[in-house]
Amino acid sequence: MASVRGQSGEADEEPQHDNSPSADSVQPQMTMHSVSYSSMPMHMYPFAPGMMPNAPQIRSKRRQVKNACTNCQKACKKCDDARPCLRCVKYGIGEECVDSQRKERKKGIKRGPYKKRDGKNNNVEQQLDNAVPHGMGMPPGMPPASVPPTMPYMGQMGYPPPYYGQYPAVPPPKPGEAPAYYPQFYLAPVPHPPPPGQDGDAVGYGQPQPQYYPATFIAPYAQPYPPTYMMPPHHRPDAQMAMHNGPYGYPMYPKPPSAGGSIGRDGAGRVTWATDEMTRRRGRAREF
DNA sequence: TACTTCGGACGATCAATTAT
DNA sequence: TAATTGATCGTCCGAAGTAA
Repeated sequence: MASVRGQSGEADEEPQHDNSPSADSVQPQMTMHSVSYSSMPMHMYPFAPGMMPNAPQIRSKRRQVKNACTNCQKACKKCDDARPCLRCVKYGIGEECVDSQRKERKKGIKRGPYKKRDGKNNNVEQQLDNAVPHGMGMPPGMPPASVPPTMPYMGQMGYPPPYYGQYPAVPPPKPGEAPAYYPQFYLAPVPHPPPPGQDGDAVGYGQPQPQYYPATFIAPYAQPYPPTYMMPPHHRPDAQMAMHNGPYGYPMYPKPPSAGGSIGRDGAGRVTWATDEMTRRRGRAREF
């Protein structure tokens, strides 16, 4: 397992996306420039399309579930927190959708000496200040510590700060402290439903998921149905039910046999279906 | 064209270490 | 004791390969 260290961020609780291109993914209808910002929900997009034509494309953080189900883990595909997860539901193996077991972390590993925290070139403020791209620095008097690591400074957009629902409002500065600098958002992505076909795994990272409507200035995409996993169990289609149109108006599962796989019945007479891949992989555990 | 496979980039976690 | 660092481990993106 390769391991290239990334910057650990705080554990934010909302999905994050970017618009990285993918052959498998469907791009949102609206071009979005997302940036990573530690205090910013990653599905927020602080700049409108074209507002920063010369700005480098900065990839937002990838949101991961805390614990993928065993099926998604084996397939190295995106999982979600629901059980059964969307992917398992889609493939009709919701009953097999269980959390994977995590290995216990090794203890007693000795480490070398840590970098000294001497306040010179080792303090966060200095590093952040250095990280501000040339020509996009903070205005004089703006405390560097309040600069989001990858958030270049731009002037206020001229709109009131929006309220994001599940996110707390920006806290007022305490006496004696410099106010934190928060970007002003004025535009939200309008999620676009993914197309039928593909397994939808590419949704995420580059794709806003339709259940999140964070912003205030653009009417959100109207969802004709709740996401499948939000339906009450007796309404939620699964492998035992005939498939109707999915939450976005197109069938989600099961895949047709031509996709590779088989439809059958289990011992209890329930309809089952699995791709060849699933059948193969059920016996193949990744080595951890 | 659709689907599968899998290498590796990236994120999350938490024990070890250092500062207060 | 709190804060910080950094290694480990898990997730899942996305390119390449394969099948229909």
